[in-house]
Amino acid sequence: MSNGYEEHMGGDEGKDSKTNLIVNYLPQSMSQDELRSLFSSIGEVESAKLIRDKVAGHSLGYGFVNYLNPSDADRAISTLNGLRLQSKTIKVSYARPSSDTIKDANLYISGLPKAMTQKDVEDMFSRFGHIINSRVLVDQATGTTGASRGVAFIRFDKRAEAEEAVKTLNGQKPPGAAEPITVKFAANPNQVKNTQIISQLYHNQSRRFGGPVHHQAQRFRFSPMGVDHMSGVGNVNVPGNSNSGWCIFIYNLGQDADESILWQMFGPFAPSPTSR
DNA sequence: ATTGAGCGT
Repeated sequence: MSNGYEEHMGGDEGKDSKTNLIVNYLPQSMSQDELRSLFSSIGEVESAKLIRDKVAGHSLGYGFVNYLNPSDADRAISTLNGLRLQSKTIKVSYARPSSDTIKDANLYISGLPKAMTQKDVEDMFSRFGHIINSRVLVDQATGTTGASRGVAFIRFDKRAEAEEAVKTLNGQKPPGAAEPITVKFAANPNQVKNTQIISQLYHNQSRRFGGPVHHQAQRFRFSPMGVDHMSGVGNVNVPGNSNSGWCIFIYNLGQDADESILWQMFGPFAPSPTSR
């Protein structure tokens, strides 16, 4: 019944808005204890939380750190933001109160003229709201000098801002451009990976059976035959399952992880193909 | 053409 909008915090609701931080772009290997330890070097930490995949348990590369003292939070931003850790550069900023209105505000833009710079793209989108960050993908990792791939990401402050940008700019041609651009909400990394897994399996099945495979049949036929072809993708550790060294999931994102599993397989107990 | 997994039981 609760919709998350009810106020129940009394008079000082913004209290941890000055102590609570969000830390992005953490190295994959960093644990919650290491996160706490790093930020404890600044001051006393009230809580530290590493966000993990709900099913597989691996780090999602970001977390929250709440200090006792607002001045420590401030110093953590000035001293730890931009810190390089194992080829990553972490970002430290104030967290906002969790709210649906700030989620899913990340856009994927394709078909951009190659001449458009990051600033050009931001200038095109900034009228819809506050841009948190943006990135134009380049061909090689030649830094900002590489040729644009005509693909960019823009994260807005609020989802409603991103929605307006999609409605207004999707299918439109930038000034002087020959082709229209595509503006849509970005897929999260799991969806991207699942798409790759599924198309890989589909490819394998198609080759094996000599033609396109119906989705139902494809799902049915996955199992052990495809494992060797998937071995590079999986190797997910499942907490609580001591028997299997590995596990492969295919699941949809953006919803409850428990309800969105399309298919899963545990190594030693992979089901046999039903017939035979 | 989906990034450096950006809002948490």
